[in-house]
Amino acid sequence: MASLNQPKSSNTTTKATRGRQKIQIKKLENESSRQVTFSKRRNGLFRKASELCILCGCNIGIIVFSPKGKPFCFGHPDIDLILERYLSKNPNHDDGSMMSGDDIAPCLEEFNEESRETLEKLEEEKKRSKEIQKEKEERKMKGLFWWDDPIDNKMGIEELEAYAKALEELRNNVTNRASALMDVFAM
Amino acid sequence: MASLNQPKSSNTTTKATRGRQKIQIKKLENESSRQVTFSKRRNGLFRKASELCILCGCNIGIIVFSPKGKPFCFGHPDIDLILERYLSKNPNHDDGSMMSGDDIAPCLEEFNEESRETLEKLEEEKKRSKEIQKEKEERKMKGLFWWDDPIDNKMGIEELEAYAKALEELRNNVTNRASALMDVFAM
DNA sequence: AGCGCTATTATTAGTCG
DNA sequence: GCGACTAATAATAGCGC
Repeated sequence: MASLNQPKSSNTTTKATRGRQKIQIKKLENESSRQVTFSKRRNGLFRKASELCILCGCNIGIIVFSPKGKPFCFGHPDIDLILERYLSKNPNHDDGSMMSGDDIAPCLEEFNEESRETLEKLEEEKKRSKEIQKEKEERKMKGLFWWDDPIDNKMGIEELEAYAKALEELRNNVTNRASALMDVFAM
Repeated sequence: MASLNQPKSSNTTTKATRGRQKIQIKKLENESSRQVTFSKRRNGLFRKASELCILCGCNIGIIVFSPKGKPFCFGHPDIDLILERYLSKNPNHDDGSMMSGDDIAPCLEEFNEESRETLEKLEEEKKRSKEIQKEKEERKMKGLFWWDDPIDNKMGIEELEAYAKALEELRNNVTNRASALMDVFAM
């Protein structure tokens, strides 16, 4: 079996495109199919999480924000318990110092130990972002960008430059935030 | 498919026991296989989450506590951003103070420590746009997020709005725009 | 929105090195 | 205990309802 299984395509009246097509992990542009996929895969994700909880006796909390910003949660045994447990291990969340860049690193390091593939994918994304950033800088030197004028002329260049110059010292930390900003604007 | 599944175990050739066997979702009692399954499926879960993020442009945060209590997290764009966003929508956690208008760029706090002069300039800039900032606070009450503010404070509200509006026109290319924004910061 | 279907791909349990 | 491999099951894209 499994040799040449023509799916009913000898009868060309019916659609031959049933069944799963090879996927490519790129953003789905079609609005409705993106919505359908979001719903299906979100259920699949929660099912997987539930299975993992039962199989291995672990605790999992998941928060999903849909493209429109609607939140969906999964929690075993309870999402808020998971969050409290996590936040209690990361005390920086309580006060103003909650978001120092160093917060992320330990989390990612642990993650790195056990999940190298996924981490590498993240790194690839960061690198790609950096590359594009360099391109942009080079092209920016030539004054090619339409947004140069609105920003530079209307707002105080000096303040921005001073700020940005110091910011560059921490660019490695900020790079993480770049993708975050990206998503903020993408929402 | 599910109707007649003879397990094919009548195949007497080698490697009859390879490959996946039908699973049933109950706790794995064997310690080592539970550990292996935990690692494999956790990676699978994070991969699925990553795919969902890319395909549908959503934001996902996952916290997993292993049976031994070790935490693993996944976040796109960032686990802490997801958590703040979630917690800000669920005021049970009395984090309201963290979104006060005086809280500038908490994600860059360590930067601020190193660059106080620049920070003072930021303060000046912030005072200049007090009125608009109040508007922003109102919007924040409606569910916008604290990480909107650092951008606003740094760049000036009106300019940013014009900028964001233009950004929206090119929504299809969010990645490029995000790096461009970072260029502005980093130049 | 959601469910059923099915061809196809993706994930993974068990095993080996 | 880890990768790699493989066979088997599970998930799902695209359709119709």
